[in-house]
Amino acid sequence: MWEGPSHRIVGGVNLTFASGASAGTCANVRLANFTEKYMPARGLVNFFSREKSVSIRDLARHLNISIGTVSRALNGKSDVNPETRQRVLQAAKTLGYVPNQSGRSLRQGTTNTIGFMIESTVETAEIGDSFFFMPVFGGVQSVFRRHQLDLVALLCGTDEDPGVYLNRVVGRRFVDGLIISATMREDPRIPFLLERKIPFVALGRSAADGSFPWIDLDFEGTAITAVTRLVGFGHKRIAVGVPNSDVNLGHVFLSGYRQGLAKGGIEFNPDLVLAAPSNEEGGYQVACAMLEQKPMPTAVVLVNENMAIGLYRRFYEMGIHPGRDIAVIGFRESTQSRFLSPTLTCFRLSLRDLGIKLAETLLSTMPAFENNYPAVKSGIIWPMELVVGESDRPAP
Amino acid sequence: MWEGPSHRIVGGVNLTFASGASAGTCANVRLANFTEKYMPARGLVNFFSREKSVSIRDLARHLNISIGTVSRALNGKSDVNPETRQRVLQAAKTLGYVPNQSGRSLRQGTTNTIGFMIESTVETAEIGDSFFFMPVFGGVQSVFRRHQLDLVALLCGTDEDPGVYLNRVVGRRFVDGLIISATMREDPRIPFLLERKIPFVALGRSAADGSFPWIDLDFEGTAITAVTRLVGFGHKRIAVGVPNSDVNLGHVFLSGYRQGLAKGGIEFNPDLVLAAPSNEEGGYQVACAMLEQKPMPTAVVLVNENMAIGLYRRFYEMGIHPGRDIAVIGFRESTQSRFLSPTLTCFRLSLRDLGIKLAETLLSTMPAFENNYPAVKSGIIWPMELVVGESDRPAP
DNA sequence: AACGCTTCCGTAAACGTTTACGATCTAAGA
DNA sequence: TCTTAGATCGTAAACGTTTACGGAAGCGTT
Repeated sequence: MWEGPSHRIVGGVNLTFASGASAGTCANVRLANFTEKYMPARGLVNFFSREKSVSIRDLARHLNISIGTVSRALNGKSDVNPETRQRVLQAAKTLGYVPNQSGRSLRQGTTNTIGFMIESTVETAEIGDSFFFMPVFGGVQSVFRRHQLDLVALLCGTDEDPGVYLNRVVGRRFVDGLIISATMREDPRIPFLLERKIPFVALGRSAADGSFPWIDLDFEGTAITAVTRLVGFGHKRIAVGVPNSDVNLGHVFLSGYRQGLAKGGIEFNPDLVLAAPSNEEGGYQVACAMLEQKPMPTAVVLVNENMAIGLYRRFYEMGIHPGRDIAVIGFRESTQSRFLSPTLTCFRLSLRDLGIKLAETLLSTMPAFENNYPAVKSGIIWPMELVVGESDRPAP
Repeated sequence: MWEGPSHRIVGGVNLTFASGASAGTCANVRLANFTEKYMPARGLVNFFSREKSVSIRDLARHLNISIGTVSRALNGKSDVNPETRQRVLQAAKTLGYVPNQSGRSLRQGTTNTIGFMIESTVETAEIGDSFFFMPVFGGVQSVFRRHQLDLVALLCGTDEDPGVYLNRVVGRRFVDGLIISATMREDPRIPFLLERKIPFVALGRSAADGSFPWIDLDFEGTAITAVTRLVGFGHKRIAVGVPNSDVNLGHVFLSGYRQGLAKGGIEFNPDLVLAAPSNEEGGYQVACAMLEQKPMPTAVVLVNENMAIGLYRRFYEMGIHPGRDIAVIGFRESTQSRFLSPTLTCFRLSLRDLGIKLAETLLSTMPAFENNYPAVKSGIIWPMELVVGESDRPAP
């Protein structure tokens, strides 16, 4: 249960700092000269030139054994004398050997790298929030590291077509598997990846949710819970703020909203469905739309916690206080939602555990790890827990 | 100049959605069965198996020419008949050829990939905010794409040592160059990368700011401007919220703060330097510390806009209104700072341009691109522009 | 006719690794 | 002593690409 922000006091701390720094302005780009120590005459050009690194062949020469044996020793194969294996490992450490991934990939057709595609479009900015992604990423990484798999985040720029981007990533054999996010209702990435037989798991389902592995937050269940709670408070006119893109979670959230209304015996009113970008700007727009309705809705559920900031703002401008004059339930608990005034009633989940489950699901679809992880036969809906804040209240 | 949030109205939109979806609870993980269509009997295991792709050799066989010619044709070398080149390109397109990066990397010792290391520690969460990183990333990517370079984000999990992580990344020849961020005052990554001759550029300088290429936001200039503005308003007791980690921007910011005070003829008081995590929680702690001071400071400058949310919260709890009872200047303009109440007085910069400059600086240090970009001989301090909000005010 | 130059293309080596196959040696069993 | 099995290791091919080198053909000049 929610316990309010921590009250730990931090005393003044006198940090050391560089004294005598030059006074600055912020009008122009100011330049601080490099020391000449590391700099050739013409700048940094040609400064960085990779030197040849120690290869498996160097180890072999150094130990007077064949490169095959060295490779087997390093890879833990059985047919190598324990004593030689020790010598190889020792030499590898002292000579600073680190395997060349290109050579390895070329030979065995695998890259030991997993890609986590993160969308950065405006519409899905709520997913692009790193306060969401960082813990998820950490959970994913903790699993992959146990299997010597590297994880990279692939961010498709807004000025590049996501399809072209995905095509290049998988075409170049850049990754062995993919985690994709911000799944659209009709998502061309799904059939694309299925056809190419690229192992993947989606964070979010699409309309075709039976044909591929996915994990989705429980947007439906939370919407039902939120609406039911508001109905229990006596609210009759409950608005809902959903993304104005085709991202599937919007549809799922809306479905839960309708189910919640039906459960409470309240008729669905399309005018109360407000679609907007799922960020602060969108929340502001949702509030504007609510203010135009007559009579104004007495409550609103938001698909995204960032929207709450913009919504709060618009209502404050009009002298309307959320939590006093109107009830607001947001979606996800975050540092933001905890420190807003009023604090946001929303839903809690373990992002790190979500990441771990994503990784395990992906591994269970990859042939090389089939025996380590049980096959997942169904999409997973990730549960969330209600966190009561100050922003929702009984109807007047 | 700041013009207030947009007032565009969004009408109600009736989204289509899947009817007849099963009612849900959020108590347990609920499962939706996959269709059997794509599923083998034992789940997804062995479902994904990569088929052999078309190689340069297949193209050669198909056209009855040598693989050398095919390679030259594809790479735009001069010694190939324009007519043959056309045939090769046509065949590549129809057969769906896409070059194997491992083979290419192995041969030419370069990966055509740049890594953008993003720290995800708690202390540097402000930098981990994707509303900061996404536009920067987009700018970087737009430059690299022109040179056929791929960009990946490397996020070191909190449970892995950053040094070990960096060592593996560069050791495996995973990237040709690196962008690192959240530079520490004494940052071991700098000498490490310098010694290995890995091309890199740092977002943020370290104490040794003369020996490597970097771009840093103008934390010094903005702190001076902020303090000078507050002094001009008649404030005498001005607190400052800085990160409680060794990230260098904290030292730079504090230096600017002191310069601003000196410029205004106000004596520096160590008790007014409040170190805290640079997020909402930290802002809350800063407010707590301010409340304990007698007399309480009448103004505060924050190194980070997320802190403002927590600081606002604590003051609201005490019935103190920022912008009315106390003056607040935050650091960076963002969607958050624009929609807070009161809106935050802060500083604006073009994140996308920053990304472009980062990319160009990195390229200028890489031998392969020396002729495309002029050598950068100095660290760059990125200018920012004051955005006046509602949160700062004259002293009482 | 001899020569040089240009254009175009084929040959083959090389990048660093893994792995199938076979060779060698030792020890045990007949 | 001969055979067999196991342990250990070397050999060499293969992954897909780039590129130095040289050859062949065509053309113009002496």
